Amino acid sequence: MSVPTILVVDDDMEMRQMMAQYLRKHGFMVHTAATGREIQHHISAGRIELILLDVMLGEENGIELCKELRREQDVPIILVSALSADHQRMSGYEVGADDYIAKPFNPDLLLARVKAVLRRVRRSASLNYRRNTSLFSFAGWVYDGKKDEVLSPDGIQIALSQRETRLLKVLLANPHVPLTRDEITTAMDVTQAGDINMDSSGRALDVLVGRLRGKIEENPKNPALLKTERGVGYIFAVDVTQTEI
Amino acid sequence: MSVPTILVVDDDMEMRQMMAQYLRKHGFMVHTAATGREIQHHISAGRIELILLDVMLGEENGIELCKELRREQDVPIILVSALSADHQRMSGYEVGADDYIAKPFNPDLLLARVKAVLRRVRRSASLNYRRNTSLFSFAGWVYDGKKDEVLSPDGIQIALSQRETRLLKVLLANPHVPLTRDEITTAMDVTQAGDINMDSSGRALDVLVGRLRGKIEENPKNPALLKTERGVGYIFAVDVTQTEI
DNA sequence: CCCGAAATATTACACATTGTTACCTAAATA
DNA sequence: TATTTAGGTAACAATGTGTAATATTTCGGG
Repeated sequence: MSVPTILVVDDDMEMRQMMAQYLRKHGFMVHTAATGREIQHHISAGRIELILLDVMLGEENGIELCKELRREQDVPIILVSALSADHQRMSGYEVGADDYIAKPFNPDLLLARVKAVLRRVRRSASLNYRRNTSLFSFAGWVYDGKKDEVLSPDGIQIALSQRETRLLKVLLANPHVPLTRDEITTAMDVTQAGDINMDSSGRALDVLVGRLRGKIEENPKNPALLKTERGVGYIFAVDVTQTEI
Repeated sequence: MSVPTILVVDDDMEMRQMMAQYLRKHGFMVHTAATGREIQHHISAGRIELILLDVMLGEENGIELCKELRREQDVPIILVSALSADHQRMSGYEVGADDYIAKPFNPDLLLARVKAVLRRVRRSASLNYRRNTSLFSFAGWVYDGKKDEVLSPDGIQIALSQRETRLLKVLLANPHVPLTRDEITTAMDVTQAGDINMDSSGRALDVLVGRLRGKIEENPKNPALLKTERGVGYIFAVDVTQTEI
C-alpha cells in the first residue's frame, strides 16, 4: 500500500461498511478495522493518512486509543460518536483528535470534514516542502531550487556560487518586492538552516550583489533585473515601462 | 506583532469581545476585526496563526471572504455562524474552512476546537522542520543537524567545514556500520540536495577523512573514532574491546 | 547647476575551503 | 621477505567569501 488511505475503525460492521463505501465512492482509498490492535497493524504497514475512529469500540475506548496513538503518531484522527454532549466532545479534542463528529451524521458532512482535515494536513506539508526545494522562476529566469545554477531566459545554464544562489533564491521568491538589506540577509540565512549569520552591517551584501550581477546581467553596470532601490535595498524585477526596441 | 495571534472577526461587537476575552483568558494573543478589509490589514501586518470568522458579516459574506483568503493564504480559518443547517456547514468546508462552529456555542468547545486546529498546524510544521534538521549523537558526540560544528563528549565546540560536517553527519547517522567509499560519497551528496556530485574515484574522501580526524581525534595518527576498514571504507565506532587504562 | 553628504559600487586583499597530485607508509599476500 | 596495494598526507591550485579602502552615484539644498 502506498496510496494515501483512510482507515475506518468501528466495531459495528454495518456502520464501518457504510462509511467505507461512501468514502470509496468519493475517490478515497479506504481500509477498515474493528479493534485497536488492528489499527496499529495498519499504521505500521503503510501510509494511513487519516483515521476515522468510533468512540465506543466494544471493549475498547476510542478516546483512550486516540490518546495512545497521539503519543507516537501524528496521523490525523476524526472521532465519531453517538455521545454528543459538549463535555464528551471536549474530551475528544483534549486527547488530540482533529475533529469530533456526532452520530447520526449526514454522510456529506462527514465527507466535507474529512476533506477539511486532509486539506489542512496536505497544505502544511506541501508548504513546508516548497520552502526547501521548489522551483522559482520569474521573467524567464528559472532556479530549480537545488543546484547552484540558474537558467537564463535563453535556456543557458549559469553557474553560481552557493552564496549567490541563495541571494537569487530570496529575490526570485519575492519578485517585484523591494527587499531591505536586513530582510535579504535574514532570509538568506533562514533559507538554509545551519549557518553562521551573515553580518548585515558590512558591505558583504553589496559585494555579493555585484558578483551576482556580473553573472546574470547583460550589462552589469546598468542592471536590468537585479535593481537597486536606493535607501531600501534590492529588488528583482522587470521594468515594464522600459521601452525595448 | 510577532507572537502567534488569533484574529477574531465579527461585526457584532459584543460577540467579538466575548470571544476575544475568552481566548485571551486562556493565554492566546488575540486581535479583532469587523470587516474583510481589516482582515487583510492584519494578515499583511504580521503573524496571524488562525482566523475565527463570522459567516454573516454585515454587508459582507464570510463564506466569500474565506474563499478569497484561501486563494492567497494558508491561514487556518474557523467559521462561526448562526446558520447550522448541514448544507450551510458544508458550503463552509467547501470554501476551505478548517472547522465550522454553530452559534450559539459553548465557549469551552470553541476553545477546544481552536486548539485542535492549532495543534494540527503546528504539528505538521514542526515535523517538516525536523525532517531536515534532526540531531545526531553517538558516543557522546553531538551534531545538532544545523551548524557546522560538533560537540565533543566533553562539551567542547569543534568547528568544522561544511564538507567535514556532512561527512560526520553521514557517519554519525550510521554508527558501527562500515560504509564503503561509494556509500559515503553518495550519502554526502544526497544529504544536502543541490550539489555537484563528489567524484568517488579520486582521493578526495581520504583527504577529507584525514582533515576531520585532525579536528576530532585525540591522536589523529591513531584514530579511535573514525576508523578505517581496510578494503571497505570508513566507520565511526567505539571499540569496546579496547582496554582503556 | 554645483556641492557635499549619504548610499551604493568596485577593487584589492586576506583567508578559508576543498579537490588534485605526488609521494610515503602500512598492510596484505605470495 | 619481497611485492603489491590501499590508505595517509603534504603541497599546490582553484574558488569562494568577507573586509576595508576607494570610487562613484544619487539627491537635496544653495
